[in-house]
Amino acid sequence: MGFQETFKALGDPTRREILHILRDGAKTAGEIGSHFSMTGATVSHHLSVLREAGLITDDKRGKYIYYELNLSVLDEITGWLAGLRGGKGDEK
Amino acid sequence: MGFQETFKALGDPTRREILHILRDGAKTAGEIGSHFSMTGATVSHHLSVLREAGLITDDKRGKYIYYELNLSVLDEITGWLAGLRGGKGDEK
DNA sequence: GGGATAATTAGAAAATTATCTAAATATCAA
DNA sequence: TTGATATTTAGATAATTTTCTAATTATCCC
Repeated sequence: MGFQETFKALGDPTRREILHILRDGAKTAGEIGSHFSMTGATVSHHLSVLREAGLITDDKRGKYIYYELNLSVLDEITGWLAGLRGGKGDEK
Repeated sequence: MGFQETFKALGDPTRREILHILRDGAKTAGEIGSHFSMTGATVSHHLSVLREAGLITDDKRGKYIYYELNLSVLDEITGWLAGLRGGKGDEK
């Protein structure tokens, strides 16, 4: 996890849409996949990229795996973007 | 220009560093390039990706091209990220 | 146990991207 | 005009990424 993986994860439209789908609460891989026309394997891949980037967490319950947004990593990204504004300063 | 190009542009570490370098004001392509070990042609390519993404603007003055951050596009990105928080709502 | 369902992993093909070298364009200055 | 400097564009190659199909793992239920 780190900026690199997170920014890269956000660079794909399918992954951004997944995050949007998770906006209002946890969903299973299957529910998420039903929003797309690609195969479940491909969706699973995107979910793993998002998980490795720290943008979502997974929670296995029986046959299902529930995915949920992890907002704290979004804070870091937002913070980085905000840091671009500072101006002349030399803050990290 | 649109989210896709902008997020993708932010997904590369060299490009994020360029934005960071431009934090405290406009710089020429050469000044920017001197921070990296890659060729000027490669830096030029990254600058054009950033420009097409709306993240920087260019201003040619004589022999030099000055690049400068465009903060308004960063606002759009930050806004999109913020929209992920809303919760149960169905707002765009 | 055996079959059905949910999801992932493995491996490969196709598309995209980052980088390089070489060549081109534009400007400045003698 | 000629040469030097700043930067981009063109074309090629290597690396990465997206997506697929097929196979695997895990769980549930009869």
